[in-house]
Amino acid sequence: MRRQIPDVVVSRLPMYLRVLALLKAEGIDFISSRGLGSRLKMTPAQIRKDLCYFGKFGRQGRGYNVGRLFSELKQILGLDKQWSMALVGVGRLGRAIMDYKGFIPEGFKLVAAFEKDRNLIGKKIGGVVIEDFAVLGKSVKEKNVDIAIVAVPSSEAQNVIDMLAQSGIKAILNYAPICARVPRGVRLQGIDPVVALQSMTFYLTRV
Amino acid sequence: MRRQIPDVVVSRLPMYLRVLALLKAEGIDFISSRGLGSRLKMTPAQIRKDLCYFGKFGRQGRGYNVGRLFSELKQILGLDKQWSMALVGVGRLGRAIMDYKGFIPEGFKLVAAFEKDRNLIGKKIGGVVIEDFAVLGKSVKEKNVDIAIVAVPSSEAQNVIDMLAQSGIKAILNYAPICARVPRGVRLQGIDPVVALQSMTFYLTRV
DNA sequence: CCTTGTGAACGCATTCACAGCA
DNA sequence: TGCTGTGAATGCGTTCACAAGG
Repeated sequence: MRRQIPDVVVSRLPMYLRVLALLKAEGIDFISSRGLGSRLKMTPAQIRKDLCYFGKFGRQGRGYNVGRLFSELKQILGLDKQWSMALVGVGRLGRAIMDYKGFIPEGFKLVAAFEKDRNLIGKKIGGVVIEDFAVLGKSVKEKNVDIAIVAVPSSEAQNVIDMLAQSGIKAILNYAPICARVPRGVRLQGIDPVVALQSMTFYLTRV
Repeated sequence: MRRQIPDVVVSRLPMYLRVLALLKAEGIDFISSRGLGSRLKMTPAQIRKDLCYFGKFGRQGRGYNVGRLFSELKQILGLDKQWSMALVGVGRLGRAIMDYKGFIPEGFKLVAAFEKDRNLIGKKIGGVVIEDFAVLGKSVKEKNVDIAIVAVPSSEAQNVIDMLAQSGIKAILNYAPICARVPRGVRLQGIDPVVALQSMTFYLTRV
């Protein structure tokens, strides 16, 4: 088995991918670690070190082939396949997520949505029929959902996350502003604008 | 001047605040670093160390007074005042942000919104009149905006961010999926569900 | 016994520096 | 010359361990 990769390295790969996609679009074929570094405000050494966890992708004197590195990173991140997602909670936020066009081009497809509110169940938004929250476990398995997005009120979020974990979901993107617990083996990513704001105000107050 | 605080410490304070608010609501008066740690999946030592950057808030044998620590952290983070925010880009995402109820209780108030699209300018959403993007610089100063939220398409995001920085904004929350550049002294926080998903798929592919 | 606060030790991520190659 | 890949060195955040106090 290959040497364990630090989480922080993995978390940087999507950014590399972003820049590489841009370079591709600009028609640039080769890029050095220095070139990548200047676009990402990182040191060239860090980029080389990060990439070297996964293999040798560069050529001395030339740099990295943009297209090649792009594909390699996509594969490393598991982005060479389609991922199926389920949304839990179709309130205001949930609907914005269902409408969001940014998932599809990256290979993430919403295949199910669940809601407790009887008035919403059965309605169709963006090609997905809203199902009763009660059938979550069964439906998630039938549809081979890989990733769940949680957009329910804070008070219900932990329960929903427990149910998702129990249904075999291994990756959860949580929009509820709580510090949730997950069993070992389940990845949880929180996404919370308020927390992001709250650490900026620290710096705003002491300039 | 007090010893420089690591960014990573500051970024954890909002989470402490979250848990403390919950404890307060539960009527718990004292909590030990171990108690906080178990709720946050952190070691007690780390919590004590983090807090000790800012002062001595605990009592031996007892732990921390929940209410006191809550207030202290709020003040440290600059959350004992109201912050004014401006939104740039009132598309689908922008509207969801304008509708979002989670900012107000935390002391963040949207006071302005800007849009390029003529059809939207002048309309009123949630008490805020949408202004012409062209008057951004002037309006942001008049309204003493502290923080900007960027919700424009990727292609325009860097330009918008440049304009905001030029208008004297020192903190920007960016929803556009780009790796933007800001001048020294401006804080930029990105918020991007796709990036969050893309690092989870790495782990999904190798279980 | 229970806690906190904190210097010291540790371990990990970043950076350095250079061999190897085009 | 330019650049990568990588062991070694550095630096920083986490954890340890304990004095001091309840």
